[in-house]
Amino acid sequence: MNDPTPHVGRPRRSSKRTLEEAAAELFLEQTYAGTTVDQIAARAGVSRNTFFNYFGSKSDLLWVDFDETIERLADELAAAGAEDPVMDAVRDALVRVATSHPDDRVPWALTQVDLMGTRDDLEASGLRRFMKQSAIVQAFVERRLGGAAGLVLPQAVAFAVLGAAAAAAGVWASAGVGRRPLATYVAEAVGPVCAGFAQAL
Amino acid sequence: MNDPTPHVGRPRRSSKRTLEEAAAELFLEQTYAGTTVDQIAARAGVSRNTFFNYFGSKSDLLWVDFDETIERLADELAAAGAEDPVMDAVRDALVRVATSHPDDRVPWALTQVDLMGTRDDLEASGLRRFMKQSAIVQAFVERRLGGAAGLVLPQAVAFAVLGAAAAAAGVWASAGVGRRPLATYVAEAVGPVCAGFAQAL
DNA sequence: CCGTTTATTGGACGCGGTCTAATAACGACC
DNA sequence: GGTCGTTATTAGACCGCGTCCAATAAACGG
Repeated sequence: MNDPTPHVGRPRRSSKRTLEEAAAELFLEQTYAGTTVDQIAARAGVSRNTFFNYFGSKSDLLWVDFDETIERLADELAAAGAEDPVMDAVRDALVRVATSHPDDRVPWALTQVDLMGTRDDLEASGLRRFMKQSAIVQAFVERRLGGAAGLVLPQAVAFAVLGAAAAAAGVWASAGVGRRPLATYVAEAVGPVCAGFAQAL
Repeated sequence: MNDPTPHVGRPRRSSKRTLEEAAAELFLEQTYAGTTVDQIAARAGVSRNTFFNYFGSKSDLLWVDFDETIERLADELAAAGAEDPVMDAVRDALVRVATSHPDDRVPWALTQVDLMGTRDDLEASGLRRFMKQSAIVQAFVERRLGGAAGLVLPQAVAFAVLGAAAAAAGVWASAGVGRRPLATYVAEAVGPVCAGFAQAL
């Protein structure tokens, strides 16, 4: 898909990982809200503008581990067998996505919630991701149900199911080292929602 | 609770309503993202700082009509009869809250979503409200369930139920003039979620 | 050595939001 | 009327995020 070496043009001096690590150190020292983009860039030995070449916004740093995982949802839904009931397909896709997430990668977004200051940016960036995935689930349900747009249920399914999944992720993240795998939390939370909608459809 | 006339100190020169109306005009002319706080304050004949005396942030303007409604959720939950099943109480409380919302008051947050520019601020402010109400629902469910029974479900109930309600509100808002009452959308969306969790509890 | 391509950089700008100190408009009290 | 306490408004400065643009640096192939 993308070559590791561009072969042309000036080589990159920095990398996403470098900036992530610099940010991680500063977040531990000063919390997320307490560190500026300038500080992150400075510690990474790079200009402030270069930071924005690698990350679209400061809050993207909160989701570095999670973004790759949630991007898989569309693929898992697309891979669902057409013979499965809709809600089963949605639930299984979410559980598979959760299974694919490495157990030791807990995004800052879910750990620094309780620490001071994070809330504003966190909630901004969080809902953006929520809405993006929600559109995918909604489209999937609408296609499977063959219904016209503007109906309540597909949108409700998307919001409710992802809400339950988000709750699961939050509990998983705050459960500490002794936590069970993320997928078990997700299954527990998403299962009842899907069962309820399966009855209603 | 609060006297209409403070009786003491300098009288207010402006009011929330004045600023709301100034903002509404500008939003129609320039969209939400295209208007600055300075412009709103200027049109209301008031200083920029005064705007922040009435609204905590620019994005609060997106929810002027909705904030009063969703603040009622805690009261409705508190008024729930102790003999009702938990999920019934949650669902009925949400439907009652939706019923209390005036039919002609559609918040900017739900109408200007599709218009250009709004998304960032909108999503930021939206999740803040979502989280606030979610904490209320979660506490209610935890109290009813007697606490320490696996932390996942109460949080999942809160997120899923409010997600469904948010979906209902979004569909209601975009349904145009011929829409049914908000409460019917909410009941349709929230019902299956509550039924599913009622089975699981 | 010369173009091309890409990464990096500095500088400026706009905007939202916070803070502080000063001032203005009221009622109450003497 | 004058003074005090209270509250609203205001100007001013400040910070940080995010965007934009023009300039430069580092690689490549010719």
